[in-house]
Parts: sequence; structure tokens; C-alpha cells
Amino acid sequence: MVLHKRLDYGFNGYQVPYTPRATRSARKRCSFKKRAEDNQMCAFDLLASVAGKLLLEKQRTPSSSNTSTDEDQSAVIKDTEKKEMRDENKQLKVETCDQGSWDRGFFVSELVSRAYDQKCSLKESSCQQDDAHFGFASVITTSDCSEGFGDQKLVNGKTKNEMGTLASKVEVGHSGYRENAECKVQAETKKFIKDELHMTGKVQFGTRADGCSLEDPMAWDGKPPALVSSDSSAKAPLCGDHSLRSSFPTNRDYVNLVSRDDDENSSGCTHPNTTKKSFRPAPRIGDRRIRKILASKYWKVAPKLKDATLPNTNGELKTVYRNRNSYYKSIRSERNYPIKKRRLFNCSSVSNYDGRISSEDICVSPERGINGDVSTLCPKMQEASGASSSVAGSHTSFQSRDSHVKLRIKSFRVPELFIEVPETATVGSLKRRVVEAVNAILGGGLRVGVLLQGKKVKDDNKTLLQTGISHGNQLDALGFSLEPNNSQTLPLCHGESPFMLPCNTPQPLTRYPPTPGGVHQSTCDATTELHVANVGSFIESDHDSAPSPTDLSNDKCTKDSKALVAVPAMSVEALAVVPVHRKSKRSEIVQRRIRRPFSVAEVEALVQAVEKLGTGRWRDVKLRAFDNAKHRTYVDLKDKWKTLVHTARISPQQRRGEPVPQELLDRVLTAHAYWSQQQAKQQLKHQPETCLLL
DNA sequence: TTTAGGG
DNA sequence: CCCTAAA
Repeated sequence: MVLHKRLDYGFNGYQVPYTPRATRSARKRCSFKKRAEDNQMCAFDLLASVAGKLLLEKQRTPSSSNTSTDEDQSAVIKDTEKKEMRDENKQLKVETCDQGSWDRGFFVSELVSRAYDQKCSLKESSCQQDDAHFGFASVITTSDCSEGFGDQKLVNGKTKNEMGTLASKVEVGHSGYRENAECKVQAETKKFIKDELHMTGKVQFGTRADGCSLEDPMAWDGKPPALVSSDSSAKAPLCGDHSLRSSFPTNRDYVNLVSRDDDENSSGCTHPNTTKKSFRPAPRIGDRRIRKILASKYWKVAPKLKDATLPNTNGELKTVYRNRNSYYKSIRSERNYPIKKRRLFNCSSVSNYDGRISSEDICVSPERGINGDVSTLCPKMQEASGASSSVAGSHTSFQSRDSHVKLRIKSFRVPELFIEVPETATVGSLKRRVVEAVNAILGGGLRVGVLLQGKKVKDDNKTLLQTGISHGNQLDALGFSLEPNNSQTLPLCHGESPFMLPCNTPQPLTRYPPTPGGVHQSTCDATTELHVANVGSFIESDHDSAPSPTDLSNDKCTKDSKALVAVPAMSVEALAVVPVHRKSKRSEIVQRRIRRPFSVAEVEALVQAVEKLGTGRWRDVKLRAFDNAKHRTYVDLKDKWKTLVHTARISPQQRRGEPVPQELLDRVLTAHAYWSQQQAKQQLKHQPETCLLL
């Protein structure tokens, strides 16, 4: 809905299946590279552990099993692997207390950084959720930091001990002080804490379950995992904050927000906030930037700002972990960048945000099994959570000893599954194809991506807690994705395109354009989400993940998708069914992006946009006509235009590739000429004073 | 971060 | 498409 406003030129531009766009930064190559490195090791472990848990869970409580999901899951895991899985599990449990161990166990580092971002973004994007709801933040939300700490103490004996000093300091700050007062005091403490955190990495962060759905924000409060004292009182304060905040950002440029944001939120998200979009102070600021801010300014500067702050305290800070509560709290009061807030928001909406990541699909719910508690984080499942208190209680007891994160992966998504199937093929054959494709993926090195709030958690070195994943925490916002190993050239594409382009031009069944690497790949614009029955796994592509080497696609996608069946509206990321050559060698090497020839439809969109906007506003062109095509950067568009102009000038015989209708080429020339002229005029206008308007 | 161009 | 200088 929002999206369209921008694009209202009559021509909507190239429409791709809508997918939340990854943040710009995310798309950047660099991010990708890094990520790749980080992730490699961990994903599998994580997956394994999770799977193991699931298995255990299942075994223990057969009843608990949900519908087919469980089955699927189990299916996924091979018997042979089970054992390992279990072991993993054990480890997890055992280690629970020790965060350090967690880190080792799960290379979740990525999770952390992402976590905040996501949350913030989410929050901003729409959700009204309070900080309280917000997972991390939740801890402090309550007016009293002390409580949070207290809880911590109780809960994490270990942490405390280890962090002894830290804890004590923190406590002091909290005790009795209320926000502002505390802030000051804490300010000092902060640094210390911070350092501590970084160094030891042991400090626990509050992981409250904030996964709560928007609908029932309050429920979560009750839920609070052991760590957090579930105190009703806390809620109220929080709410207040929210309102304040929400009002705050109101001014944002609506349109921009939307367009830009989509990364995170996306259409799916309903914005609970009555106020326009929630705050988005700087629509354009990228995640990266935000993150920086958080990291640097956030921590350090706080004290000063505090007074100035707008009413809205930022949930941002809250996001952080509990241990930091005091710290954060102070920060909060201080006033932060609105931007940050944005990230804070909570998850439930997140699911929406990504068409694909729906809480349902991905959501990981804390396992019920162990304690029999039912706290399911998934929003949908939450209803039960109503009895948060009870749940909380159980958690508490349980957690106090070991805070384990119990996850139930209901499913994985298969991103970009590219399948070529004749239209006459039977459904059964299609299924088989899918299975094959999935198996192919599974067979190859797999990586698991962790998504929090719909975003990928990049830092594998962070602890789950740091990331915001803790038992009882907003696990609902947690998702896992299967990704081809970076090192491999598995043709997995991130589907950038969310919506199917209306197939105006029926085309022959797809063909896999041979890729330079010899791998055939293609991307489907329409991403269809396929549940792989047998495998029971869902591979989810990381949307935000930068273009991975594996990301290949061609413009044919549309057609392909068509061939595929597709569940309209769904996005599939193409998983090449075609046997893929796996090249594991140099994963490190930066790969050149896959060549994705522009389809006629895209050319059309480009031409249309340029006609309207001119040749010097590629960013606008991008936004207008290719906002949904993540893989098309403004530079790409600019380059394409360049080539189009060139193509238009050469004889048809010299042209190569998919023929572009002459009509379009003519328009290209016309538009180019026109805008060149305009540009010239503009220059004249600016240079000599004498030359005024024409 | 965008734009503009060359490679 | 990539890379980069400039803005």
C-alpha cells in the first residue's frame, strides 16, 4: 500500500514480488563478505543444536508436537545425525549457565548486532510495541532497574559472580534511583559495564520475551522469563513511554519512510501505531549507521543527552540486554537518536515484514517440553501466554539455574527454489522436484542463518543472550534459514523480488541461463514459499544478506516462477534444482555479481522512470521503478541506461541479448536527448547569472 | 551515499 | 558489472 504512493506515475515500475528490502548496507558487498566469514562455522552447529532440541522435545512430549511441523522437523534430521544433535543439545543445556559456553556452542555473534538493528527498525517501522515488549529492552522498561537486576541475581548466579563488580555497581545505581537520577549515576557505571561486557561477554543481557505480538503486548510482560521479574508494575511505565515515543516521530516523511524502510518492515507489518509511521527520524539512515551510533554514541554519550531527550525514551536502549539494564536505562532517559528507536520495535510485526518470514513459519517457540511451560513465543501461539505469570514462574524456576534457550523450529524456508517444470508436469512431479532441490541444498554444505526480527544476525561471536535470544525471550522473532554454504556456488538466490511481475508476455518455459561459472541459475521474481514436505525444512534466504555469490538469477525469473507453479504472492527463492557444482575453494574471494540481464519489463520500467525523472536521478529511478528489485542498484540502472542508449544507437544487427523492442529504444533516445538538453540548461542556469530560466 | 564515468 | 573519484 504504501509502496505505491511513490510509484504512482502511471507506470508502476518494474514490480517484483515484494520482499522486504534489506537495508542498503546489508546489500552491500562488504557486508556480505564479512558475513560470510562469520557465518561459516556456526550455522550448522546452531542448526544441529536446535534440531537436536527439537528431537528431544519431540520425544519427550509427543503430545506437544504441533501438527505437521514436528514431523517435518524430525524428518529433516536424519537419524544418523540425531545423536549428534542430542549431544549438541546437551551441551547447550549444560552450558547454559555459562555464557561463554554459549558462544562457543553457537556462534551467534551475528545475532547480536542484528538483533538490535532489527528490533529498532522494526519498532520504528511500525510497531507500537513498547520497549517493554521489546525483547531486550523489556528488561528495563520497568521503571525500576533494580528489579531487573535483582532478577538477574537470582537467576544468574553465575553471571553475577563473574561479573561481581559490575553487578554490584549496577545495582547501586538502580537502587532507589529513578530514571533520571539513575542515569547520572549510572553513566559512570556504564562505561565500566560496557567494558566488562565486551571483555567477558558474560554479562547477560536481558532477554525478555518481548516477542510478543503486537496484539497482546502486555502478555509478554507477564511472561518475562525468569530473569526479568515479571512485574506488573513495570508494564505501566513502559506503556507510557511508548506513547510518548510514538508521538515523537510522527513527523517523518511518510513516504520516504515507507519506501526506504521496507527493508525491515514492509508492508506486511501493520503498523499499530496510530501515528504515522513510527518514528523514523532519518529515513535514510542505514542500518549500519544506526548500528554505529548505537555502538559508539549510544553508550558513551548518553549522560549528556539525557535531559534533552524527548519524551520518548528510547526503547532502543532497552533493547539491550538486561544486565545492562541500568545502563540502558540511563541511556534511555537520555534521549537517543530516534533512529535507533526504530530498530527497537518488536517482532511480531516482523514476521509480516518479510513476506516470507512469518511468525508462523519461522518462528521458534520456546520449547514447552522441558518445563511443560507453554510459553510459546510465536505470536500466534501466544494466546496461551496469557497466563504469562504462571509461565513466567515456571521459567523462572527453571531458568534460574540454567537459562537455556529452547527453540522449536517449526520450519525452515526454502528461499529461491528454482525449479523448472513443464506446465504439463504433474503436481507429483513438481513435488519431487522440490524435494530434489531441497536435498541438493541440504546435501551441499549448508549454512544456517539466524534471523531475529526478520533480520539476519551477523555476529556469530555474540552470545545468544547478547543477541537477545534467551529462553523466554522473544523467540518468536527468531528464525533460521538454510543457506548454501558461501563457499559453494550453489545457486541460491535471494529473491529479491517479491511480487510476481504480471506475466504479460508469456514466455517459453524457462531456461537456465548458464552462468559464467557454469552453473545454471535463475531467480524467480515471484518467490514462492514452498514447504518441503519431506524435508520438512524451510530454507529461508536472508533477504538482507548481501548478494551472495550464490545469488544468481536472470530476468527470466518471472517466467520461471510461472512455470513453477507457484503460489502466487509467495516468494520463492530459487534453489537451483540443477545439479550444482559446488566450489568450496575460495569462498573468500569476492565474486562478481551475477549477471542479470534486464528483462523487457524492466527496461520498460526503467525507460518510464527515466522519462519522468531524467537521467541524473538514478536513486529516484531506483526507488520509483525498482524499489522492490533489490538486486538492481541505482548504479545498475544507470549502467543499464547507458547501455540502452548505446544499444539504441547501434544497428539492430549489432545488438545482442534479449531484443529490446524498438519502441523502447526509441523512447530511450528521445528521453536521453531530452534530459541531456535539460541538463545543459540547468548548467547554464547555474553558471552564468545572465542566463536565467529558459 | 549518489552521481558520473571509465574499465 | 565493477571500481572510483567527486560531490
